[in-house]
Amino acid sequence: MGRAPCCDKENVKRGPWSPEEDEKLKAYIETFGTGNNWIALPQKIGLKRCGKSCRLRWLNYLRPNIKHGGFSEEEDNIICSLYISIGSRWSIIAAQLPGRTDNDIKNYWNTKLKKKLLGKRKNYHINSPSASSSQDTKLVDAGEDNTLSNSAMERLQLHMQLQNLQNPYSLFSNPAVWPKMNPLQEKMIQTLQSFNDNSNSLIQPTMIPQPGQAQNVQLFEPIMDQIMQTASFNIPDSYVVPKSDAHQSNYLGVQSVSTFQPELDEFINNNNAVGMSEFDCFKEIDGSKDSILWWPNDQFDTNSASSSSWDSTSTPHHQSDQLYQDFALRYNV
DNA sequence: AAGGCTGCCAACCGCATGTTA
DNA sequence: TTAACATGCGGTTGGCAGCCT
Repeated sequence: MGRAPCCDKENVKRGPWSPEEDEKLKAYIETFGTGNNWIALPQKIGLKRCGKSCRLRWLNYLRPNIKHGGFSEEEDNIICSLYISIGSRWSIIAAQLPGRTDNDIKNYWNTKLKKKLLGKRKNYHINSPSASSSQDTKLVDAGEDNTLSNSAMERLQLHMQLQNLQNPYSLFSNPAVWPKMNPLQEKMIQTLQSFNDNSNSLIQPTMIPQPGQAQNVQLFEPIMDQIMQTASFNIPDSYVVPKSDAHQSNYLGVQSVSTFQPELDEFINNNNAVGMSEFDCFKEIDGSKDSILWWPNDQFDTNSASSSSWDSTSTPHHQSDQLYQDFALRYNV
């Protein structure tokens, strides 16, 4: 049995909004607010619209200070960098761009920015676990079955693009990929590589970052993405803890993190982390890497500007905590 | 001129999560 | 504790406009 529909679709108008409907909705919300009940709102105003539709219309079009189109280079950089960093979390990306909606950014990304950045490059396909060579990539035609998700592939490609990568066949051995790799990154990669060579490695208890360090995890995610994407093709399945198990237990599916815990602690506690090539593009935004690279909780408040912000009652740290949880699940922490 | 193709974007859909009774 | 309901989110769709053949 499926979920009950949020409204009676038979008696609800769909499709484009008329100026009259816009005016009604806008006037009511500006005067009375939403009353924290979108479902009841259209009935109050006399609109034959679904509550969700009203909410969307308000958030994406009617609310004050919305910008449409005309994305600047700076905004392009932010979107691109955040997409590489956190993927298609449009609401979080929108939170960093005042006046922009997640829907707008999503559309912009899908229709223009992605093409602009990726061009007509072919997709690169990282070998399956059965492949003999551990870190090779090979060219495949678009549409062929990919082990990585499209999003992950896009992010990987974008990373390469941003690094002006000339040789796609070597991710970690080619210094062009990690021109300013810091010691921790090197050690993480070495650890994973050595793990790949030694299937008898023990699974060890892991380091669990504290919730207050959630934003640091965001810094850490891109490199972990790179590493895990590569490592996951080589690590035997038995060493990778299923998400559900990882959620309940306190260990990593791989032994990597604990072995460099001291360095990791230092790394995540150091706001001036250097060599995160993933974020180099931030430097171009306003010349200050740290201003974007490092988001204090109050600056990374997703309630500040995005579609979820305008009357949300959720806690400020909710999203960063969620990011932490996502990270923990993703990497089997 | 007309039909097809493509890009764009507003809006919808369904799922996940949060809230409340 | 749990079920029902509300909200938020990301993926997808459909219609329109402009371009191409």
